[in-house]
Amino acid sequence: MQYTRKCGELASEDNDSTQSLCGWLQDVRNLGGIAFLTLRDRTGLAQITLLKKKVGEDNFKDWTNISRESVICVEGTVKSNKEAPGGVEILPDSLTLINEAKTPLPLGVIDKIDSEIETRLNARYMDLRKPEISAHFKVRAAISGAVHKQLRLEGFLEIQTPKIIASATEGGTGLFPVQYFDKEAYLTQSPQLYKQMAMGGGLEKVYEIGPAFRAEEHNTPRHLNEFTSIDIEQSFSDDNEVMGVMERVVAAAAEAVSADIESLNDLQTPPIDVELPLPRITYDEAVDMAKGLVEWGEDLSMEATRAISEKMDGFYFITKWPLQLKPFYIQQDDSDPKYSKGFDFMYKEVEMTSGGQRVHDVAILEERLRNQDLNPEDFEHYLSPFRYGMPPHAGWGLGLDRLAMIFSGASNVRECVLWPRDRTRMTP
RNA sequence: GCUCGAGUGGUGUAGCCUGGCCUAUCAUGAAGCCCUGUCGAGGCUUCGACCCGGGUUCAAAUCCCGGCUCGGGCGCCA
Repeated sequence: MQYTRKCGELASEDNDSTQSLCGWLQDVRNLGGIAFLTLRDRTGLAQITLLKKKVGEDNFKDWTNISRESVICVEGTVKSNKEAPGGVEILPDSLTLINEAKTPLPLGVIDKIDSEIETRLNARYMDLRKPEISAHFKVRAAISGAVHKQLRLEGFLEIQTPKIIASATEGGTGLFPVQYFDKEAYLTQSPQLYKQMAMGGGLEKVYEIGPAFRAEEHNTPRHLNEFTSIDIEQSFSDDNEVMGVMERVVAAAAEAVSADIESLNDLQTPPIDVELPLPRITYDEAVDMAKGLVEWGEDLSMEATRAISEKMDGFYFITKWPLQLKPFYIQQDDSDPKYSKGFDFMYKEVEMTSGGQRVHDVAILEERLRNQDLNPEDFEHYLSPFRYGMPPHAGWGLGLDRLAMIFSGASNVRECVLWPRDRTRMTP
């Protein structure tokens, strides 16, 4: 390492010792005979104090003329001083310009003027230098880490499934075609079918955190065309049990985020308490809450979920959806064939995901496919594992990006994705 | 796919409805100078912009048409 201390770690205990620091030159305040430079790295800020008499005229001039956001390293004596921010500063013997920043900057890191998100995403490398921006990714990493930990604790096996798939006959629309040598292939929308095949393979409890692609031309603060999906599938299980997994995963994520007080402070957002069990309302109850905005049998519009969220604060499940609204692989409810064992997981008005117990009887699957005007023969790769001993199973998929958005208090999912892919953006 | 809105220096904006005093506002920034305790440092000087193309008009940042780019709402989202 080229440094002996991180900027945020410099402490009065280091008084009189020689230390070196590396980072970005955030600011220069030149008062004539004395100058104060602010050095920043991921851990925080440190003040470099230059005395003209001590460093000499030439060094003083050179070092105070380095452009903001250049990368520098300094070595010098640490001094406790109550007038310095944080009570310590470093008086350098040497200062090395490692990489000079061009001027003007594409956006200001510490300026009082906030840039628009478009400008910021175009210069994300600069945007990320602001602690209140990088905090989103610390929160996201805390969530991701907690999810891995919780699922492993519960005995889930991490898997990776293909992202290039051969056919668009899985039932969904909006797939991105890709050229696969001399054939047309697609980017996957979801690991759904592969998770189920893993159940056929006897892996029993699996999870994957990976990319998914949707070729939908939506333009909202919640949608991206490439997103990260947290998916689980569990054998010998039902919709209720996997809802239990979901709430424990979300609670673990909430706890991990709450522990990162520094990031929450940077984001100026409060921690979200998740108290288990999370409320569960049925689709019928949801329709009642929607104040006539939806008819029974219709999907819940944004308008409807907004009305529902007036009564349902925070996270909750909507269960017992009409079978007609759920895909062919979701199981029918035992007590009433009108309903399904599918559920949605919500945060206020935002749909986080859907999940449910799956059909494991191949005859029913074939019938359901035909009912939806799909040809079972086109699904043979998918159906085949169901003919040789498929356990009952249930699962869900949850958008990591949306979860990060909620926990970091962001109003736009793009804030929580380093280099988002939306309808118009493919670069950087 | 439907619909609404927006494009002004490096960044963020004012001005547009009600065309002319716009040689375009303010802030931030950049360049330079002064200053030994700054921490949003301060002071002085300077620099830099009306998305593109048509049209209306004596006159267009401003009104009209087209294009491009972007954003929002809805739809869609196994």
